[in-house]
Amino acid sequence: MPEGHSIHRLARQFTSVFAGQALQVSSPQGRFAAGAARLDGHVLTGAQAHGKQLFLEFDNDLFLRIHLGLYGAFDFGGDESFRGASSIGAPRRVGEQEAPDDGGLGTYTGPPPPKGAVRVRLVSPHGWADLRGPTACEVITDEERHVVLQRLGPDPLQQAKDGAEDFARRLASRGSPIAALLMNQEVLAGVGNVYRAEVLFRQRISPWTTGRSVQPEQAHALWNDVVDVMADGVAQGRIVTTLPGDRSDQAEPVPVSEAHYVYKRQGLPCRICGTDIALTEMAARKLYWCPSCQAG
DNA sequence: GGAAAATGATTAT
DNA sequence: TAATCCTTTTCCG
Repeated sequence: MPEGHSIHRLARQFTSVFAGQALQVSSPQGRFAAGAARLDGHVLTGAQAHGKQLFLEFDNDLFLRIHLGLYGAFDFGGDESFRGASSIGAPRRVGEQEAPDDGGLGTYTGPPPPKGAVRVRLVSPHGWADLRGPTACEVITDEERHVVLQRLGPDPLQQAKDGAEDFARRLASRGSPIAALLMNQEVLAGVGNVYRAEVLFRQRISPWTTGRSVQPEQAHALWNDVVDVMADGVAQGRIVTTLPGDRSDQAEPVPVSEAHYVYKRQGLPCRICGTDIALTEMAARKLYWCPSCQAG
């Protein structure tokens, strides 16, 4: 998943290619036919992300709420205005796919026949977007949207002024291990399994440290690091958490094998100390960490 | 062809 | 904690 950085990229993509235009909304798969009918023909007035939630706003005061879950993803295609990434969401191969180069010949004539289980298809005069595999895809009102937002912690990608303090407060009020709290969207909105492991390593924090025992300065530093690393994820369209000096290969773009400190590196030597990276389950998800650098 | 895995979250036991 | 949902890709036979 699409962790928070992907959702913010989606909001940006929808704003740039669809905002201000009337969209044909359909559900080729059929499972979202009723919802699609309520939006069909309306103008997309905006797109916002909060954590892993994506809201598409239409001119009839309704919102399309989308949560990609583990394997949801959007595919895009169209004319030259669609020249960015063509796929955003669950990694199909590695990171996002670059748009196929049609030479900018203005050959776009319309969306292709839907392939597979397309829950929603959005079509403008300039291009299309297909959504597959989301956990949530529903039409809601503004009040319902606020109910969703109220349950979320601060989003490091939204730059709220009191984000760090808010995060520190939410951490300090709980006794669970920090590696579980970072995945809890009521504590911090947008972090998933990759960022939680990588950020804890970058800050050299033991995954079993309880939220309560995290010092305010440490919580602050952690927040700032999450902001940095996720903002970079938005810019790059992929998660790269290693510092250049900690990579054994300086190639650009950063090879997948050099992008992380601990995520999916169990049994491999820690980039800092050489200790084997460990793997455990926490909160029903795989947790990767360095037993030495992150000793409790 | 089938199973397993994948950057998630809710609900039930 | 376990079961469940959603879909595609990868790996194995």
